[in-house]
Amino acid sequence: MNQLKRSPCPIACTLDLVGDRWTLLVIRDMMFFGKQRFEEFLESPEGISTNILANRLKLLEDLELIEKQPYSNHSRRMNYQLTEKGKSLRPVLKVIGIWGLKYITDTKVLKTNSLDA
Amino acid sequence: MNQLKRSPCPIACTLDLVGDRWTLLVIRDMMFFGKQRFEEFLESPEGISTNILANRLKLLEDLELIEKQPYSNHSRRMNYQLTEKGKSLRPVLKVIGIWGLKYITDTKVLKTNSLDA
DNA sequence: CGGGATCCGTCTTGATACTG
DNA sequence: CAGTATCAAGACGGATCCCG
Repeated sequence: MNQLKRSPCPIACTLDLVGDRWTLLVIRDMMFFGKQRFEEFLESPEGISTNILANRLKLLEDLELIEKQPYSNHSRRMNYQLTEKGKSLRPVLKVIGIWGLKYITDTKVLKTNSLDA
Repeated sequence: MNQLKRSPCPIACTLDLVGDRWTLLVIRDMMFFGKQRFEEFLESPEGISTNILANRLKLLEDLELIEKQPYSNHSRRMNYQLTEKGKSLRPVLKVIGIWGLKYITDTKVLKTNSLDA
């Protein structure tokens, strides 16, 4: 997402797409906490702001990692859901979480089974 | 590194430490390409600039993910090496690289065995 | 020459207020 | 509720300088 000078390195390219401060947290919210709506993401303790959230949701949609659907035909409520491609990031988030649990004190899994397969 | 409002989430905390545009690339250079000197990091195709590199090296030292030693007693040449804690990030970089290889076209491992255990 | 530090202009990010 | 507009703060890129 950040337009590094491109190299073919898969690590650099992946970080280029999702390696910023917020993107993976949005995916975490969807993947481990089942969040699907704009407001739910805003409630996370890290405190993403509305414009950043809107921007990241759009980027994730462009990357086809998430899909947006109207919640019903009556309201403006939107539903964001991970695509299969998005779900494929689970091992990435999982290993990041495992590292944090081991090397950063006072971290803990917030919800039972959050880091389960 | 970026002072998110703290949550105990291990994913958020880990991203807080190394989840920026450059930090993991420096670690990649050390881990997979064996780079150890300031100038070597500068040569990577992503093109980090000197002030950013100096900043990240210092942050990584503060986090005890790398160690800095004088190359010899005669010169100013410095040697940066991963600590055990730093090396523990290998699974993280590896899974990120594997994801990139699978989901981003035109990425490839740049050096034989780069993603090996 | 290698390893930075510093300054400065630009681009990106983010907090807040506001809108449909 | 789900965003957009605005504007300030911060991150970054590049040049330059500095020091051993």
